[in-house]
Amino acid sequence: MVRTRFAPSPTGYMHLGNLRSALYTYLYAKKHGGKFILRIEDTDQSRYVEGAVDVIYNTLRDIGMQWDEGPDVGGAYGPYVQSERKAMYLPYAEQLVQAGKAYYCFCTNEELDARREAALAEGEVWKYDKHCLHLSPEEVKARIAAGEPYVIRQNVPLTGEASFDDVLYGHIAVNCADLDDMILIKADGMPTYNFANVIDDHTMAITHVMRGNEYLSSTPKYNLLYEAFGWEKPVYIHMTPIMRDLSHKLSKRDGDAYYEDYLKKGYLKEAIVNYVALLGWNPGDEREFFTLEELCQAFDVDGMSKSPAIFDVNKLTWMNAEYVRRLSPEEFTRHALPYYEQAGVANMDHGVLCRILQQRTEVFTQIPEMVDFLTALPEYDAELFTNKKSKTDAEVSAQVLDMAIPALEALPDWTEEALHDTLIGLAEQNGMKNGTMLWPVRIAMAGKAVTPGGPFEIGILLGRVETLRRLKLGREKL
RNA sequence: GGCCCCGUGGUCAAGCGGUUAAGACACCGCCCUUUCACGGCGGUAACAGGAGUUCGAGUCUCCUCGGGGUCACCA
Repeated sequence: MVRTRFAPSPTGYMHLGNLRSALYTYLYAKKHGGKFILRIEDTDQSRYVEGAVDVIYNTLRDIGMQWDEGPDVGGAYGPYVQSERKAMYLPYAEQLVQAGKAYYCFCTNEELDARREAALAEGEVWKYDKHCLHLSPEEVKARIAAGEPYVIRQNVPLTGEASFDDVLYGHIAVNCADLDDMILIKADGMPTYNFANVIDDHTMAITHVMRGNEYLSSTPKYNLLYEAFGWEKPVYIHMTPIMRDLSHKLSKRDGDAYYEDYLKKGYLKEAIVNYVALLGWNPGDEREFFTLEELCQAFDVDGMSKSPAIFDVNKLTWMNAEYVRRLSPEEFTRHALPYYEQAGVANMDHGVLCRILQQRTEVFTQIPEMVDFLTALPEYDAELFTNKKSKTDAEVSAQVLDMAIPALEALPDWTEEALHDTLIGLAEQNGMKNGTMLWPVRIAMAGKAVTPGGPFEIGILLGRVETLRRLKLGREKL
């Protein structure tokens, strides 16, 4: 049974890189009929952010990545919050001490800093110098009894090799001599991530450890721990970060690193997930549109990339536009309504609005500026009436409006069909291109050169009175 | 700096010793047309560099260069 886990720290909003890691981790489990576990890694109390756990829950659920075990849903391997597991780490560390694979260390930060700086000053690479390794058990006991603060460090062999196998990166080996004696248990009694993740992954029976690339270089040390305990090692799959550009990760400083940011910018969650899934993974065929369920089927480690991917808003936006176009009119309107309200057009015909806007909306936040002319006729220059392609100038436009105004005033019913037939009929009668007739009318109605929809739709949205008022205003400019 | 990882168009990427080196986004052009958009058609554009292995290298090896990661009582 495959068991994967997403183990975020509750430090704020959901970063897209984290989101993608969670997604791949979830997909891998689902693809193999396994379990997806959520674990909260809050061993660093100083970084804890209030409400961040709820953000994690809400985001994952919103997207549809339901975890099979976790803090709120329970499971057979709880608790699923590291701080609540605090008591179980120390005994494991002590077991390692007994076996000579770890030791108590009483060096203070000040002492360490001093030695580190000294080493640096000599141009040496600093590693913990095993200063406390040879303390006698009696001394250790006495100092602990005296209440002296201590940490427990891993005792990495001086020689030999430490290694691990990654599904993506293959066999990675380093010399133990290059490894530091990392701290397992901190002075506050909490385990470090380095230790907790090993204990937790093992005690939670995680079979596949999927996590960010940044752990690539510390994983050999984790395997040393697995070996010290005599535990079976998990399968490792390390994942690349999402980049802002060649040399920077997508970060909070850019202001667009979070899932929530894109929701606010008018992107659909399905598009965000779909796009992010494709950043660093490809299905091996030409498909690029996937629902979460389809991703569960299609996902495969073989399609994962070993090099980081640069986030391209352009492509996200294109993909979002595709998703917007595939929405039913009802769904489109539901998503657009807040923006209709913002623009003051919520009272207008939703069917017509949808018809003119859906094909043109890449992100929903674009809507207000597209329809602003409906609520207030912009100030515009008579120059707008001149358009080469439509064969219009001030004189032609004046003629067109002189014909259109009375014809529209005479309409018994103010419908799109009536508007269409009247205007097109007028063009025909006068031997004009449709464009020559329609351009001046649309300009007068909208007061801007580019509008979603044409004069028929705009006329309906505006209504008879406002339309005619604008047409006459336009005529006066000429 | 030590150690580890990565390197195909501007971006995402296919490719796993023999291809005219796919496809998508973006960009440009044309068509459609009631402006814009949608849609259709077409185009520009890449194997970081250098040695080697091989009949043959984007694919294998080595070096260089470039980028990233890590070296915390953070995860």
